[in-house]
Amino acid sequence: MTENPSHNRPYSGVIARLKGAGLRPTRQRIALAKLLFEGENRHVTAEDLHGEARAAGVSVSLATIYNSLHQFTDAGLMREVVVEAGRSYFDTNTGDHHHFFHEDTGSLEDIPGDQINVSELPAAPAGKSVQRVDVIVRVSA
Amino acid sequence: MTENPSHNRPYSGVIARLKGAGLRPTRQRIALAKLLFEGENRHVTAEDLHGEARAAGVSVSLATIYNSLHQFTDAGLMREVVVEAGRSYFDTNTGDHHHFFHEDTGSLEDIPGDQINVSELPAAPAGKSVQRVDVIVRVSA
DNA sequence: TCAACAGTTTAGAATGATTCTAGGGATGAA
DNA sequence: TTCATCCCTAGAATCATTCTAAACTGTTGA
Repeated sequence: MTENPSHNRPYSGVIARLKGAGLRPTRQRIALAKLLFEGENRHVTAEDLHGEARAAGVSVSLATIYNSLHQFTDAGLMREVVVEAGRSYFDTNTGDHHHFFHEDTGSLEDIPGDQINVSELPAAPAGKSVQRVDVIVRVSA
Repeated sequence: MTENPSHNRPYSGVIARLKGAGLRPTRQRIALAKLLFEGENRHVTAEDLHGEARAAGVSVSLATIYNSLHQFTDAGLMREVVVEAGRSYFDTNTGDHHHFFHEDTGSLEDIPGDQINVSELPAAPAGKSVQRVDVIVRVSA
């Protein structure tokens, strides 16, 4: 079996990842994690992911999509990006980077961290610490 | 009458401002513009402003609050700041600046434009132009 | 001054995303 | 296998926001 390509042992990496995050590897979480973490980094909404799961033949309720997305985010496996009131994107790229937001299509595009430099940041207000700095470059035609 | 302080001729500046923006100076818009533009710069939600209007004895429907906020924003009198899914803030400061977002209280604080420097910004994707660059510094205790 | 049109406001319904609820199901330790 | 615990689910509920249709107001021109 050692010659099997990855699609023949589809669960290994994802299960380890879930366990490492302290999340029980349930059928639903495994399926969603596969969709999210195997392959390229992506930006998805809850509805997007719900549709993909259905398309992949996996039956998952929307409530579970929301739960999982938040659990993955809390566990540091993804992060939430807010660019438009009323809709949240979840980003599988947790590394140092920022975003272009295409106002006409509503889509996000990564900007690698080394392509943006934020300097002269003022100190956090007393007693507070900086959790994250988000840079959103809004573009349109 | 030339000695009257501004609270005795409360409408002059605000009416000119509305007319200049191509907006008919109606009773509601005048009242909201007074709350928003007289005094310090502020960050308000639609609900905030609705509450303030009521407290000031002005009867304005929530729909009109939303309409006005969007009209003021479209006219360049304010701008919208999105930091949390599900809630929009409107900012009366249209100048060059960014924001601290206090994750524990849900409030915004201005960072003057000269206290942040964003450099090495990549070019906008082909055919697109940059509308705005937002920097949000998320802080918490 | 006043009619009359266009722009505004409004209450309430509708929408859309997200969260909650309660009950049945799956998981993992022993 | 057992059982306590954690999960999942359908559907209801919630929240911010937008829409609708009808009533109202500001402005303009006679």
